[in-house]
Amino acid sequence: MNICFFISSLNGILSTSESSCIIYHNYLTLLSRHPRPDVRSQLKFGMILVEERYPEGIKWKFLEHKGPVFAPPYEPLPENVKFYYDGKVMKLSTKAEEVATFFAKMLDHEYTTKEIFRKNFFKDWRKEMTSEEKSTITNLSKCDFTHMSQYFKAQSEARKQMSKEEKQKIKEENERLLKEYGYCVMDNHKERIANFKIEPPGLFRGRGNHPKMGMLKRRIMPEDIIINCSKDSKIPAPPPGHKWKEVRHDNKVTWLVSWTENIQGSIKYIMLNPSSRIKGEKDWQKYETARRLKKCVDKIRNQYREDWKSKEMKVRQRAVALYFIDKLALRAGNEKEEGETADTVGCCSLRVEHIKLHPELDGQEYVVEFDFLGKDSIRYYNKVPVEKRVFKNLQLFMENKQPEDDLFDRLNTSILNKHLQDLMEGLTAKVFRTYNASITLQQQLKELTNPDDNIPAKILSYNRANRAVAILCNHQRAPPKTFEKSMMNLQSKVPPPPAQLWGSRAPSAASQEKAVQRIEEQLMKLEVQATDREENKQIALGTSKLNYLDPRISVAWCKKWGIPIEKIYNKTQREKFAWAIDMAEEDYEF
DNA sequence: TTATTAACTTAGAAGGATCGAA
DNA sequence: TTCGATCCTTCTAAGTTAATAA
Repeated sequence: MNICFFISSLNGILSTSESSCIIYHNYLTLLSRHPRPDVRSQLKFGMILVEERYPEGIKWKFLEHKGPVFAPPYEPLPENVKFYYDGKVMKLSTKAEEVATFFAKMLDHEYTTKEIFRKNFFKDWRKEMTSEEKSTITNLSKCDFTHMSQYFKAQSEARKQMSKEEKQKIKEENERLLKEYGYCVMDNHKERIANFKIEPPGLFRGRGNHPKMGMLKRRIMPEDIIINCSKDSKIPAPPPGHKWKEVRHDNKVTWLVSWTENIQGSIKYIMLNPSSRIKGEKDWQKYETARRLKKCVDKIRNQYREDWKSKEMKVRQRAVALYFIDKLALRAGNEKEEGETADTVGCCSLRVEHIKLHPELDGQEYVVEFDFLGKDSIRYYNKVPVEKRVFKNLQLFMENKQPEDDLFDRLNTSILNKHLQDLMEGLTAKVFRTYNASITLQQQLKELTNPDDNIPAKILSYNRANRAVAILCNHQRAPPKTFEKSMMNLQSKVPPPPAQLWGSRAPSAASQEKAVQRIEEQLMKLEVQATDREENKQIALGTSKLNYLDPRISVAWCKKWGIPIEKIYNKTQREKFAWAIDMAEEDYEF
C-alpha cells in the first residue's frame, strides 16, 4: 500500500496532519523492524498502534538509556618524553603534565601563537600546577613542548601504520560502545543517540577573535552529570565509586543527559540523532511553518513596505530590519555580552560601522554595502541596491551616531519576534531563512533542470541550485588546503597546442581538423570543471542541505527526473530525511 | 521592561574513510 | 597500487527562541 494513500485514508478518521506524522513514524519503525521487505503490501490498519497525541509540551512517556560514556582517563607520558623549562629538563606533576599535553598537541596550530590564547592557557595551566611548579614556571615562552609534540606526532603516525587486524580491533570496540551506549528507548522506539560521548578535557578553541580562547575545558565527572529518564525505566548506573549530580524525570524536555560547561557556564546536552522520531517531527514541523509563511509572505511584504513610512521610529526600524531579514536572509541578531564572546552581529545588532551608504555605485542607485562578522565569525560582505525609502530610512537611523552605535537602536530580537508572531502564528525571524532557502531551491531547480540532460548533468544543475541557496545564506568554508595545488593540477592537464603535437609530421587536413576539435572539447570540459571548482572554493553546500532545504523538494525532483536519491543524499542524510523520502511524490510543491 | 537562562537548532573544522586517476 | 582528492562523520561552538526571574 502506498504510504500517502495510507496516511490520507487514516486522516479521514484522525483528521489532523500531526497525527499522520506520528502514525507515519510508527509505520516506519514497524517497517524497519519487519524481517520481510514486502511487509508494506501486507500492512493492515489493525497492525498499527495509533499513539494518542501528547498534551502540549509533553515530549515522551517512557525514556530509558545507559547514561553517557566518559572520556578515557589521562595516561601519563612515558618517562623518556621530556618537558624542558628554560633549557632544563623538568618532570611535571600528573595534573600539570596533562594540561601541558593539550598545548603540545596544538603546537602546529597558529592558535598557540596568539597572545590571548597563550595568556588564557598559561593562567589556567598554572592553576593545575603544584606550588613548586608554580614558582618555577613563570614564563610560557621558556616552556619547550617540542619533545612532547614530536611524541604525539609519532603516535599518530604509528596509528596510521597499524596492521589491518589492529585497526579492525579498534573498530569492533567502537561498535561495541555504540551498541551499548549509542541507543535509547523513547516510548515504543529504539532510537539512536547523537552525542553519547562526553566531551574530553582540552583547551577551548573559540571561533574568530574569541576572548576565551586557550582556556582549560575541565574534565567532566559523573558528579557533574544530570540524568533525565522516566521513573519506570532502568536508571543508568554511575561508574563505580561515583554518583550522579542528579537524576530527574522531566518529560517536557527531550535531552537524556546534561552538564554545565566551565568556559561560558552554559548547559550542554546529550540528545537524540536526527533520524529519531522526536527530531524528525520537529524538522517536518519547521518546514510546514515555512510553507505557511509562503501563503502570507506577500501580505507581510506589503505591510513592512507600508511601515517604512510610519511616524514611529521603532516601527520604521522594525520594517527595515525585516526587509533585510527577508531579502538578504540575515539572522535575527541577538545582543551578546561584551568580552564573553567574539564580536559578531546579526540583523538587529548591526552597528553603524557595518554598513556604508552609496547614493550611486557602479551605475546603480541606493546601494548599501554590508561588511560584518556573522555567526562563527564568518564575514558577510555584500553590495545591495535597495529601494529609495529604505535608503532614506537608513540615512535617518545613522544621523548623529558614532560608528559603534547600534543601527537599529529602538529594536531587538524580542520586539521583532513578537511582531512576527502577530503577523502569523509560529512566525519568527529564522523562518524567513528557511522559507527563502527552500523556495529558492524549488525555483532554481525548475529553472536549471534541462529535461534532455543526462543524469550527471542534471545533478550538476541540482548542485547549482543548492549553491544559489548557500550563497544566499552565506554558508562559507575555508578554501581546501590543497586548493591552489589542485587548481594547478587541472591547469597542467591543458593539452599542448596542435602544432607541437604534430612536430615535423604533416597530417591530412581532415585529421588536423578532427584533432583540433577534440582538443577544443577537452579544453571546454576542463574550463567548466575549473569554474565549477572555483565557484565552490569558499562555499559550503552541506549546511543548507541539512538545515534549510525542505527535503521533500529534493525527493520530488529525484522522482520526477528518475535520479536515484543516493545521488543527492548520502546514508546519514537519507536516515535524517526518511520521513520525506517516503512521503513526497513527484508533484510535491513546497 | 529588562536580564537571565534553558532548550533546542545551526555551524564550520578536523580527521578518518573511500574513491579514482596515474 | 599508491597517493591525492573528495566524501562523510564526528565534534562541539555559536546561534535563536521562549520562558522565567528581577
